[in-house]
Order: sequence, then C-alpha cells, then structure tokens
Amino acid sequence: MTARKKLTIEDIAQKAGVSIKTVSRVFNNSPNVRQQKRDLVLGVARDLGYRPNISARQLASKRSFVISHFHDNPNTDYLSEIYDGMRRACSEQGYYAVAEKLEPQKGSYRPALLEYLLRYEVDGVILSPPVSDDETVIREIEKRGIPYALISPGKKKKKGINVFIDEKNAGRSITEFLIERGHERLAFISGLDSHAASREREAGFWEAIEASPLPKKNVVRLSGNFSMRSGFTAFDKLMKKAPNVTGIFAANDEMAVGTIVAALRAGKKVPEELSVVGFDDSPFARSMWPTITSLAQPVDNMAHVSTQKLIDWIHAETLEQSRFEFATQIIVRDSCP
Amino acid sequence: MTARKKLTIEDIAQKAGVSIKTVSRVFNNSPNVRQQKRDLVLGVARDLGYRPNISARQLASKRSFVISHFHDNPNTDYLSEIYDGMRRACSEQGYYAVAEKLEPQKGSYRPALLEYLLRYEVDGVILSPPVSDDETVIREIEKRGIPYALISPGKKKKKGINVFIDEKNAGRSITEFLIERGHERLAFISGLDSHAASREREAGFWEAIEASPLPKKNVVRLSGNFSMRSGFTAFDKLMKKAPNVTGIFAANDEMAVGTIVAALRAGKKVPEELSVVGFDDSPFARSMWPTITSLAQPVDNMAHVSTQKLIDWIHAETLEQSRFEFATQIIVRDSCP
DNA sequence: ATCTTGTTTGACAACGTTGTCATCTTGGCG
DNA sequence: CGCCAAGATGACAACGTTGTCAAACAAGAT
Repeated sequence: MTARKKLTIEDIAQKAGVSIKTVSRVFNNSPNVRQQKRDLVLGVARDLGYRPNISARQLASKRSFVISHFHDNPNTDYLSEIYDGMRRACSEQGYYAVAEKLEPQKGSYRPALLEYLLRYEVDGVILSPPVSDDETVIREIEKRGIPYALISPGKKKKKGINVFIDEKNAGRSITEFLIERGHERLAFISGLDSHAASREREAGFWEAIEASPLPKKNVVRLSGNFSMRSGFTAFDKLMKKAPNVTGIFAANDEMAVGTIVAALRAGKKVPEELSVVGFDDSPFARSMWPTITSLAQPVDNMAHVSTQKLIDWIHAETLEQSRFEFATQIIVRDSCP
Repeated sequence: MTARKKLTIEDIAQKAGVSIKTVSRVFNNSPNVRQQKRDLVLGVARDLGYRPNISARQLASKRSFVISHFHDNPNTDYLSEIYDGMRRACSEQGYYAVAEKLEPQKGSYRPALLEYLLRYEVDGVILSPPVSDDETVIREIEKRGIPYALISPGKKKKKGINVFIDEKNAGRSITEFLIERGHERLAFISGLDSHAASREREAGFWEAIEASPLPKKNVVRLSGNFSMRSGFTAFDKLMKKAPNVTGIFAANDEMAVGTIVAALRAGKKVPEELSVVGFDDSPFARSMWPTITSLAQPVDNMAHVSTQKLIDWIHAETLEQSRFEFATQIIVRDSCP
C-alpha cells in the first residue's frame, strides 16, 4: 500500500485518450479545450487521484509557485491569522505559502528581502504593516516586476493589490460607540506614530470628538507603542493628568489589556468606573477579564482575498481591480458593554 | 540591471573548466571530488553568484526540499519561535520551511496531514506539542518512511529525532525556587492534562514538595487549560479554598497573567502578598506588570537543531543520535523576585 | 462545394538538475 | 617498472511538466 506507483501526466493522458498537452491545458485552465474533453480529463484525474508534480511545473514554466509574506510585526497572533488565510488560498491553487520575518537592521530591510527574492524567485509577495508602508521595499519589488499585495491602510498611488479597512472610519466609529455610551471624558492611547494604522485610528478618534458636543479639554491623548507595557504606563500617566476620565480607546488590544491591568491595580473597577475599548479583536480581547470590547477586522479573509487576487494577477499578467476594502465590526464585550 | 541572465550549472562548469556533474557533486557535498577542484568550483560559483535551481533539483532527485511543521497549538508566540528556528536552518541548507495548522477534527488529524504529505511529498516533518504526542500521527509518518522530529517531552521509544527539555526537572526547579523564597503555602495551576508537558511539570512540582519539609495540606492543586482565562478562574477558586496561599506556580505564562490580573482585581499586591511564577518565558512574561518570573526553554534553538538534524538525517539516510536534551533557565522577574 | 479563419489538438524540444555507469587518474605494492 | 584497486571525472539519459509551433478540424462566407 505504501508502494503506490506515482502518477504522471502521461498516465492521465493515456487513460483519457488525449495527449499530455491537453491534460496540461486542463490543469492550467488554459483556453481552447473543448468542455467535453475538459470534463473527461478532470474525471479521469479525480478517479486516479492525480496531482501535477510541482517541481516539474516550476522547472518547465519558470515559475516558483511560491507566495511569500514578508513581515516585521511582533504580533504573532496577527501574523498567524494572515498566514492561515494565505495558506488556504495557496493550497487551493497548488502554491506554496511561506513567511519571512524581516529584521529591521538599520532601517533597511533590503538585504534579506533581496536575498530571498533572488533565491526562491517568488511569484508573488505579500506585505503587512508596518513594512507594507515602506516605499523603498515596494519600489524594490516593483523594479523586479513581481506582483505584490499590500495589507495596509491604502494610499491610492500604488501599482499593486491593496487590501485594507478604513482605519480612520473604524477609529471614528469605535470612538462614537464610546461617546454614545455616555462617556464625556475620554482618552486615546496611540500606537507607534510610524505606523500609518495608528495615525489613521487617531485621526478617526479626533473626527468623532469634533463631531460631538464634547469640549476638547475633556479629552486626553497619550502615546504608547502597541505593547501591553505601554498601555500600563499610559494609564499611570493618565491618572495624574486626568483622573476623572471614564472612557479609554487604546489603539490596539494589547495596550487595552495593559490599561485594564493598571486600572485594576489602582483599584478602579472596569467597566463600572472606567470603560476601555481596544482594536483588532485579538485573542487577548476574548481571554482577558473583563473581556474587551474591540474593533474587529477580518484579517484572515483579507489575507485570503489578497492571496487569491495575487494568484489571479500572476496568471492573467494583468490586474483589473487592485483595491479591496473590507468591513469592520465592533465586538461588544464586558470592558465597555 | 534587472535583466541579469540566469546562471545555470553549465555556466559554472564552463568557467571552472570541469563537467557539470562535478559542480553538482560539489554542491551536494558528495564525496570523491578533489579538494582543489571543490575550492575552485565554490570560488567560481561565489564570484558569479550562482545558486542551484531548486525545482530542477527537486525534479531530478525526486526530493521536495520541503520541511513541514505540523502544529495544533493555539500559542502563536510559541509557534512563531519554532518557525523562526526552522526557517534559519532551512535557509542555510536551501530547503523550504512551511507550517501547517492541523484542525483537530473529531480527534483525527489524519485527513489534512495525509493530503499534505502526498501533495508536497515533504522530505521531513516536525511536530510540536500536543500533536507530537499523538501516536497515530507518528505511526502514519513512520509508515511512509518520512524522517521526522518531535519537539516534545521525550519518551524513549520513538524512531525519530526527539528534542526536549526535562519538563519534570524544570517543574521541580522552579517550584524549589518558590520554596527557597520562603513560601510555605503553595498552589499549582495545571494546564491541560492531555498535554504530556503539563503532566510532567506537575510531577516536578510534587517532587519538589515531597523533597521539602512542607506538609501536603499546605499545597493546593487547581486545574486550568493553559488559557489566560483559566488562570483567572483558578485564582478565584483558590481564594475560596486557601486564601492564605503566598506562592503560585502556573503551568504556563498565560495562566500566570490571568492569575495576576485576578489577584490585582482582588486587591492583592504582587509580589508583596502573593508571588507567581510561570513557564515558557513568553512575551507576556516580559510585558506584563509586574513582569513575570518564568522558566525559559530555548524554543528557537530547539527548532533550529531539530531541523538541522532532520536535514542531516535526510541526507545520510541514517540517524546516529536521535535524542537531544536542552537546558532551561529560570528568568527572575518582578512577580517573584 | 470551396475557401477562409479561427479553434482545438498533439509532437517534440526545452527547463536545470541528479543518477547511472563507463572511463580515466592516481598511488601503493610486488 | 608494471599492475591493480580505489578514487575522481565526465557523458548522457532521466525527472514530469510547459512552451512552441505545426497540423487537423470546425464553422461561416462565398
């Protein structure tokens, strides 16, 4: 049973009574094959359990069938969701999904990236924040004519695929959520200003404030860096600056956790005395106590779609639609019910 | 500059004045090549920047150059460390590292795993806990003659590579650490009993207790499931059962975080009134407040070594040493200084 | 019917390696 | 000095696909 003979395109061709080239066409969705033959070949292939040999394909077609995700974000939950989405799309199409971490050495990612592109001759690249904001890297990839997708708050000028949520709008809507719950003294804890996402979320926050009757002096802005620890620190500073704040919007869930921990330590009850909302709907948000109200973005799906579109692009060699916006959702939990 | 011609083995052979077969031998570390020629070829290859074409290699040698990590652990920090270690080892040797998540459907992982093994014909497999404890899966892999490595508390009977730490000893030593700090009323919060690692850590805990003068009635055992939330719940139960406990050993860091959060909420000061130690030295341990004393295992290095040894095994077709034990280290932080 | 044009099909040569096997060196030994 | 075994080298055929191009076929126009 182990010694099952390996099937080749030739076996299928013979069994179906066509040439190997026709089988090849069928498996590549090439045009100019009669529907009847297509079905026949597909049927035979399914019966015998045939799968095209990836290496031979690579060699003959000079493509690598590798899609590579370059990242430099320490949030492994986020990365793993992206990888899952990629993996699904890749496996549907017989591609390899690989992930490559970029070490931010002296602000330049290029050595590792170039080495990689050359070595594996990847067919497509996916970038996630913050490296997806790095113009140099994008130029480098464009220069080589490699199709790419950015998961990133989209500026419209890029050539590649761009999947994104409207970060500003999302920031605005979760702030409005806070305001609607009756909070009149608010605080925003920022992430790293170098991340476009953080800036956008903050812009949304201020939009909501402007649009509300709340006086600006009731509002405090603290800077964090996306880490749990920075949420913690921010809370302590907040208690000095504005101890009567009742609603906090942290630019991600990790900082929200930090904030809540600090609040508990300081004897503040969450959510009775202080409401906190986060962003990302990470596993933290579900497993913290109290569970955290957060803004969810469909990361897995974004990765899936971007990979699919990337593969379409590779095949078609032309890109019709390049920008894909995704809807977000506020997940209401205990930290701001 | 983009149009740099692609180099093949033939170019190197010509430039070095040898046959392509000799170049091939050099790049495969095959025996029977004079050292002088070896150096010559290597030199030419370096000068020209030649890299063997992976697909052609795969096709000709009938190997896939893919090492696949199968996992079913929700801890993405852990997984990502493993992936990093793998990736390093793979890239040193021109292999692909891929990771595949297994959905535990009705207790059987086989469909996805088999599909994968057949499809990509992986050269080697790495399993991490808990799937590394699944005998069925291991048998399935052995049946196909695929070299594999287990990252797992090692039982000695397996055929494959086994990298591990002595979980029991580690559990014992961090418990001793707690006892040495003068704690006399202790609690242990377990992970999932289905994980060998959790059982071993607990065994170590009890060993330390037995070896100490502490009466067993001063010791409480609570069951958790490795989640932050379960640490939280465990603390609440603990306060009912044994409110005067002063030292807690949680079987992983996430539960330690949960425990500390619950303690803060209950108004207990950590570490002044309650010390907590965790296990794994995950990013949580560093970013929580207070930072968490934890037992670190060299995951990245374990993954790196297991991948290297796996590749050696693939090349040698025989395995000389199969068990590799790694040292652990207690990282002292604020939660139990 | 016949021609034209476009669609469908297949034969065969790539693709860049490694495996096999035959041949050529080298060095030790009688 | 010649012989032999072991080591070093190379020629050439795989490996399983896709690309190219020519041939066969179908359908519509004349």
